[in-house]
Amino acid sequence: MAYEKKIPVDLDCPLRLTMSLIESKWKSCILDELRNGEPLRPSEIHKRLPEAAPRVLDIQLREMVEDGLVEKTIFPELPPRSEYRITALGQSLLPIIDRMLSWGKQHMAVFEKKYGRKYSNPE
Amino acid sequence: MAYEKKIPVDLDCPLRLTMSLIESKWKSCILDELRNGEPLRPSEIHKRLPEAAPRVLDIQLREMVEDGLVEKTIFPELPPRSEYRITALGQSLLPIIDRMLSWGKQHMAVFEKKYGRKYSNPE
DNA sequence: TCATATACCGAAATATTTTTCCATATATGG
DNA sequence: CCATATATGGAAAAATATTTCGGTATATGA
Repeated sequence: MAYEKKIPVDLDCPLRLTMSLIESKWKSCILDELRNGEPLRPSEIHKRLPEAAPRVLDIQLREMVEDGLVEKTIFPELPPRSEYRITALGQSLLPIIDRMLSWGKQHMAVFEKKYGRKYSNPE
Repeated sequence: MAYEKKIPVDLDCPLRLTMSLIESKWKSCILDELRNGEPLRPSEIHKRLPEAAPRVLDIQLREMVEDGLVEKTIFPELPPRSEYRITALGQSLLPIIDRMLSWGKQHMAVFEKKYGRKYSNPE
């Protein structure tokens, strides 16, 4: 996030502005999960990103709502229900996400060789 | 960086792999400064990114060398001299940087209105 | 009755990143 | 002789981010 910090983000630097919106641990992944426009419940997002602690998703989703990347609908039901849906602003970031995704796929092998596999296929 | 941490980066997620290489505070800016292929001395990089503490540039440049995004030449002179130059791998990230740059320019006004100017043109 | 699922949030513990300060060695210019 | 510039890095402080744990409230189904 770009504010309420002791050391504020330099909003005049376009690069750092953009980075500040997506650099937190799971924000880019969340955008990717919401990419098709279908709204998802928090529990569903957690299912799709099982390594993310639910508390972090909660925090990062709230920040993304504040930044206008995602919008939230709360249904006044019990047990509680809510949904997050990507906004037009959020979608405008998808080309960036796409390029990062394809760069990552293309170069993954090199970095796995370099630094070792971390999670999947432990043998 | 993607290693030597208690909580390792998931190198199997292409998005998080790519992010891990550029998400530190000044890495994307450094790549942008080195984009044209001309080597720069650390002191020159610091002149172009005056808000970055030299110590951070030092650390982040070392990590970028480790990741193969940048290469370093040390000249055995006194006073010491060294140069950093972007590699082909580093250049392959420039399309991502470019998109972040243009996204940032395009949307800057909204975020300045939203969160207030932070550094330049204080009035 | 009891475990489960639901969304969310406070609080504290950890982990990570960035900042600040100091130190190295030596050439140059005042 | 002394300040300055140079590249780098140790160490500690400060800032920020993430993780973990527990608690709210209520419906559902075993």
